[in-house]
Amino acid sequence: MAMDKVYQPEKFEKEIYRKWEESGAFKAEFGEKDQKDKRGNFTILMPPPNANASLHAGHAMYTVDDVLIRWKRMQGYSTVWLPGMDHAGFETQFVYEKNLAKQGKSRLDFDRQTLYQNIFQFVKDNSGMIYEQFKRLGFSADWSRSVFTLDDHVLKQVWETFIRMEKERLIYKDSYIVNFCTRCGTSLAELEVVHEERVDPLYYIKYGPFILATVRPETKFGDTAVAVHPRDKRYKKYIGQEITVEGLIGKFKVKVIADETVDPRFGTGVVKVTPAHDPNDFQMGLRHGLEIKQVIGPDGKLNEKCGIYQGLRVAEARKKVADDLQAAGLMVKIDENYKHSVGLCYKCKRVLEPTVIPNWFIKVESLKKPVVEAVRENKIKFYPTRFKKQILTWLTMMHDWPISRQICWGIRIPVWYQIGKKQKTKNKKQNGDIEVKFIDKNKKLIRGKIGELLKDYSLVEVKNGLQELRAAVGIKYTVSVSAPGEDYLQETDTFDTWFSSGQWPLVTLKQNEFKTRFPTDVIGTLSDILPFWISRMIIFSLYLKKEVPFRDVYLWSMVTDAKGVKMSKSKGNVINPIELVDKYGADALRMTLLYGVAPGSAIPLSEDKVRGMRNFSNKIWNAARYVMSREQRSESRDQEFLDKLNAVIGSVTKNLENYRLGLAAETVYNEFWHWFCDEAIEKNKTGKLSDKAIFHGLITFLKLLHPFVPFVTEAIWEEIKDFRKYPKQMLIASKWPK
RNA sequence: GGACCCGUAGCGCAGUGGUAGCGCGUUCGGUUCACAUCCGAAAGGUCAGAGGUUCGAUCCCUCUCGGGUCCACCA
Repeated sequence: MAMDKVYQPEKFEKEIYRKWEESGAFKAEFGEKDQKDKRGNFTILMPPPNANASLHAGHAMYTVDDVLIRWKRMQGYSTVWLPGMDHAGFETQFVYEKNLAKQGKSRLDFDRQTLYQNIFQFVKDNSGMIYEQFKRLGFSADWSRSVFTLDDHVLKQVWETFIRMEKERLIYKDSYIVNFCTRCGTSLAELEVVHEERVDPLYYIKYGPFILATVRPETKFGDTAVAVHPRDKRYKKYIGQEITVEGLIGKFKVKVIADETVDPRFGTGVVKVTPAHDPNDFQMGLRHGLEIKQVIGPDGKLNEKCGIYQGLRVAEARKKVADDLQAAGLMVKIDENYKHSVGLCYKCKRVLEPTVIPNWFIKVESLKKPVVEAVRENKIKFYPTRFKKQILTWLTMMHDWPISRQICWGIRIPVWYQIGKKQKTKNKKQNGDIEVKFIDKNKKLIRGKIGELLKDYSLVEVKNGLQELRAAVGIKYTVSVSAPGEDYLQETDTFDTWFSSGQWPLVTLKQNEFKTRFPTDVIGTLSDILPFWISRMIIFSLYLKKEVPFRDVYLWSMVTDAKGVKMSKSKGNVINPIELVDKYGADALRMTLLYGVAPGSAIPLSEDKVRGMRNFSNKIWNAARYVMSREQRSESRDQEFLDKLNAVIGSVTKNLENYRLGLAAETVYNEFWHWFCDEAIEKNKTGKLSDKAIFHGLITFLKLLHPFVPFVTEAIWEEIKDFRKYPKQMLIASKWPK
């Protein structure tokens, strides 16, 4: 077949990909059968994309994994790259709810079971595309082994882990102040909170004998103390006393406590303490045994304890309370320019309401110890190395991990509460006090304490329509995968999605592969999920397998636009990688993301660069056309040429070994174009270099180039097969030059 | 407040203890002979600034300035 003058990727890519897949080259067994050249195993886990996502520029960086797996495959390793998808609990539910909102609906329009089914369907409808897109980029993963984080065996693993941890007393339930998003209806982990600087009024209000400064007058109804610094002379005489405060809904009494954390220089040096709605106050409450008086509900509205303010949203309530304080002469002054930072939901960007709710926690102290050791001793290496320090810092600061989420899309926590029977505990908390929301047979949402509800409804009816269950700390529970008996209700909280994806290395390998492929070799991912994901995978792996999950971690920061600005829909600078593939070919895009990029850095993606790299594909194509037009008769040795070629092989290999993919790509690019084409081929034209030499050079370069630009090199390889009847195998299966 | 990163050609970025590189762009010249998605040539940089280590620093160290990221705290 005559080669076109210009390389046209779209003519080759799909067919080549099909042949690769058909050849079985993506499977682990492919390398195993070649015993003679067996160098061992090489395994990469693909970070599972969110099941709801379609491909974005960040995913295109999986090219890094593909380069490594192709290179190792050519080196004779039994390689496998294991793909999967993450149900991505909160993320996915958020995306789904946004879709609902477009139709003028919300999650509250559906019962739990229907909502779950709908999201499942939504995920199913949206998840097919991304693998097809990965294939467009040439990714050589073993798709037949894809794992979804809601697969049965994953659920089993996740439940077993929880049960084991519970048995070993690593799990506890606690009423804890969490960052609660009233919009999304769930608590968020510390890591998921975004802090933002805001300017808000700081109100100076009369408070019994004091004047104190607060930005949150509306939480006044939940105050259970007033605090001053223990050595503050101004207020010393009040410490320990009870004061009477003239409030908007009547007088109330609170105790004056002394606490070191109060800054005497802030405001007036007096702080109102609201343990139920402020993290610091909560801590103070623990220290001083204060009552936790919740005045804002999970719906973000003030509750029945707030008198005439009941039912108002926080922002409205603040305004009204401030106005009323003013009217009542209780407002001393307002500082309108007070700057402070507030915690926002990382998804919906609304202000979070610190709320005390029962949550499940993992004690991390003992779990993180071996992780710190393993990282310190370089049992896991980070590329670039600075992330070692970063993860160690994070681990030191890491505190107990809240693993429960109040959303339906996820893996339900395997905890059960026995209902009906009176518990034989001395504890005041009875199972009858469990608060439930359920839909009765008339489709009406009923809420209340289960003990009360059972007077009017059967347990079966509650069980069938159960929406939400909130069991206070201290209520007896049983941990079990399935219902321990007829009269049990299951916890409605689901696991934080990182609880399941943290066990990714343990659910992707087959049982017999743990002997031969564990720890896996390398994992490549975005550096911003280092604490969320990488650290948790190490924790789970060391806990359950006494072994690190991978040896090397390769990180990049993000794919940006040409100007180095993070891509986002709102900025309108999002580039769809598939469009670039359509236009310039997969090789061009891959090379763009690799060439001259240092590990850990941001990766600017500009169409100009892609175009330049498209030209490179064409250059390779045309060099091959030239080489195949020669007679191939001469026999000179051309030692100098061979020496230089060996130097290139050595340099590319060395750079790959050190995860310097950017340099490897740059080297092979420059040497091919500016040495092999510009010098060697030109010499051949004038008869100073043999045809045999440049043919050998072409073959070698095609191999060196293949991991980076697999399509064009494979396309040329096919032409060479016709030309010489020389290589029998496809390029993907040929041997890396030495 | 703490940590980390970056500052190299017009723009975007590599890189190295010993005459400074790539992509895109610019200027000039070149098309029957692999490729105009090309070739040849050229212009363009006191490698942010100051100090130190060194025979020698763009590279290592300290400080300053400028840009960014992450974490913590904020009644």
